[in-house]
Amino acid sequence: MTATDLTLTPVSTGTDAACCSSVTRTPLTAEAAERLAVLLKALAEPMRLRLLSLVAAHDGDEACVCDLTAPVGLSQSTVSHHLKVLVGAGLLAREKRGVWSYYRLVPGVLDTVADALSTRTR
Amino acid sequence: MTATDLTLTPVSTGTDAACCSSVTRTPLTAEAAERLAVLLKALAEPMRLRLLSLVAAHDGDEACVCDLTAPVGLSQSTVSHHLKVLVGAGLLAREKRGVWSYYRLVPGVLDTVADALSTRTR
DNA sequence: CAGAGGGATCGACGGCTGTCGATGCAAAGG
DNA sequence: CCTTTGCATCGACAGCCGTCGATCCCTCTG
Repeated sequence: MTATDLTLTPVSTGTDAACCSSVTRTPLTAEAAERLAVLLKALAEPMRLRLLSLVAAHDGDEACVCDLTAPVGLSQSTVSHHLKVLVGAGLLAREKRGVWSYYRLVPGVLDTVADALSTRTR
Repeated sequence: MTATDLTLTPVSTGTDAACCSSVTRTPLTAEAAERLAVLLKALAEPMRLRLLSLVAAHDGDEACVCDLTAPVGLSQSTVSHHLKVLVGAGLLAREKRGVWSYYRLVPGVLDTVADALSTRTR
């Protein structure tokens, strides 16, 4: 465990809509702010946004590390690290098949974050 | 200018919906990812989320620093710093009236971020 | 079984950032 | 004009984080 790891507090149930209350509806509690910030911290990194985007847009809605290294121009270890952060936040899911690790979006989590930020009533 | 400042690249037109393209629709360009990450970095901090939330929920939709210090339990200088980051990102607007600085949400920016993250078609 | 290849982990390093107390500054008020 | 008061800024410091090369692990293949 090196110093480069984020606090890997996995969002227990990725699709749990109760995870993040609305920012603008009512003042956030310290705990609610902490939970939402865990997700936002994972997202607040250009390379991680691009990786997330690449995974979402890839054929079959999944991608392995070897698909992602070249497009973002980072070393394999750095890509692996970013993916670990995204998995730890509950945004991506990893499935190992043979030698390859396939990553895919966890359904609903991005929308949960979007709903927490939106000022519109859904 | 100390090292504690984020890159204060103000989002030129706060309500410009063209600022942030969808993360999941198509692979983000490096530039688009950078722009969105500026906003997300400003948001990805529990105390800043709470400050944003307090401002949004305050009477008259605006608040001064003195209204915010006690609720979050931070020093005045730290609150001032966080507000500066939020203003720099284009999420809050500052208006000085007399001795007080009043902060309010910039309309539309949070929704722009929400739309960029959402996987739903609006 | 030995080798190859994909990927996770490690250790290191430089830069960033959240926090504070102290200080500066400008607008009211006596 | 001096004091108070609300805020911004400064300087410092500790902890966090993105990046890399090197290494290790595991799975498939010959």
